[in-house]
Amino acid sequence: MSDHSEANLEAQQSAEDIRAQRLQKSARMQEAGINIYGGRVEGLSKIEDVRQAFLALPEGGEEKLHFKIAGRLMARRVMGKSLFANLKDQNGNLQLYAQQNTLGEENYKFFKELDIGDIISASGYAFRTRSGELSLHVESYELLSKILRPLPEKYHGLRDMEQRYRQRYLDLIMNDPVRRCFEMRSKIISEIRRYLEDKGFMEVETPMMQTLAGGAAAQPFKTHYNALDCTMYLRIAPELFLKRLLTGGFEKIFEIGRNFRNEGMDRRHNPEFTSLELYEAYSDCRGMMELLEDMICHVAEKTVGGLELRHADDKCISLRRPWRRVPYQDLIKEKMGADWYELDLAIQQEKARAMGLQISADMDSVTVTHEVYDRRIEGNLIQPTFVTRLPAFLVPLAKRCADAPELVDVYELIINGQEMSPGYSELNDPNEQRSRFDAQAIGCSDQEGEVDRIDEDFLCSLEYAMPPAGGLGLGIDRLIMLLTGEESIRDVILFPQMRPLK
RNA sequence: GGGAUGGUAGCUCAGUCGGUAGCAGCAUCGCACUUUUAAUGCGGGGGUCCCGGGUUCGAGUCCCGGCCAUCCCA
Repeated sequence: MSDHSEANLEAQQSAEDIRAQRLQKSARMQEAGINIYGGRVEGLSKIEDVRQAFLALPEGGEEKLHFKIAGRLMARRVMGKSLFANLKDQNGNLQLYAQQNTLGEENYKFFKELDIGDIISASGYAFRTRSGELSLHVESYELLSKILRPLPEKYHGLRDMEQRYRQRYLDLIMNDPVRRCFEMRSKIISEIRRYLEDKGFMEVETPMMQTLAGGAAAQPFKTHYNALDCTMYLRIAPELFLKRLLTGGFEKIFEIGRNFRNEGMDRRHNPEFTSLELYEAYSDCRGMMELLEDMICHVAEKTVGGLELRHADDKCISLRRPWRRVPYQDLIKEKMGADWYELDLAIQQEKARAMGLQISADMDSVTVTHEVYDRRIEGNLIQPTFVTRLPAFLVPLAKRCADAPELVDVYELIINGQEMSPGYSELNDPNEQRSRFDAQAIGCSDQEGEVDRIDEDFLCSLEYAMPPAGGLGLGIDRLIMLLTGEESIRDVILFPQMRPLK
């Protein structure tokens, strides 16, 4: 212990040196017969429960309440022959008080040598300090896992966004709101499951690896399956498989799972994201609106505890029902004038350009109109809005409106300017489905030219008769952003995609 | 894809006009201290200034290229 190299090491303090120093410390402890990586611990209380139990004591109660708690040591204040420390478990933080008189000289000295970040258990009795803080007077303790690296700073925590995403465990240790956000995420998804099961829906799982990436228009990730020596795609949507299940006779089904899109990432997109997709036989688009409205309100009540959401910049979003339902064309007319659909293409183009949109001369009326919707209308729909009766070219998998064949019987739910959920009266006519696929070339697309392949088995399944049905998709990550008030999808995904470091 | 901003000690951050990097805070090491709580007091140590070029007597700072990130736009 007094040899020169170690004395030298103790004088050095870079992160690597601290690590080397702690490795030596660990080795010393192990030589002394101390297990620094302990195992199962019996008789633990949650820190939250300790607080509850103590508060429930009658005023001036004599009896000492004994507890054993475990967690990470987050701070330590040594004052000679006694010390204070903070122990943190998943939901709580409790001050520890250790005294040489109580622990004995040997054990007290060892406690002083614990490092911030060590995981320990501590037994003792609860009491209040002079300044009124509930604390645990430690009578015995055990080191359960030794930290070798220094934790980030205790006051400012870990701020660097890149490091927070790349080393999320440090973010979770240091930043309590982050941990709460992900607890909230878990709760939201549980509530969705519970709600749907209570309504008689059955959860199913369909392939994430597909030979054709169908059901949406997006670039897929491509991989190779050795055993079959064939190209596979990670799914961009589960839709075509879920509809096969409708044909198979399941009437109310849903799937919550990951989809993968080989496209850019930004504040609102991660290449892998979670969605809910749901189908109900003998329902339609309106049935889906009813269900979705009710489900989101239910989940918000259960998790946020209300229907009024307050985001940054004092932006308020009210989920109070009923939500606005408005046909696409009405929104366009609201913005562009009642006569928009009677105008010549050239005039429409000119009006769109006047709004600062980039409109080329070869864009047709439907495209120009949609450009206006996409860039000048959708982003301004902050309160929940079902946009209905969309142009058919946007949605090849939905039934046409009975009174307007150029429109489809669908909705797109917009909240906070973001597409939150599409819902359809599902197309179940195999002949029309084939011609719509042919027109849209949506069967499958891939960057290397293998485009426009159509999922023949899906069309085949339709020929065995799929019941009329309503279907909806819901972006779970976006719903969680909405309910937690997070502005970036990366803050609601535990391990967002990052560019690998060289 | 385009633009803006940033990368300095384990963490959070200063760094002026180009002149040896800050007695910086936390953390760490040593000493003192039995009710503190961003404990306190005293002392010590800790740096590939993201990477690679260039200009210069001299670059954390200026220029060019690259990497990574954040935000905005398409």
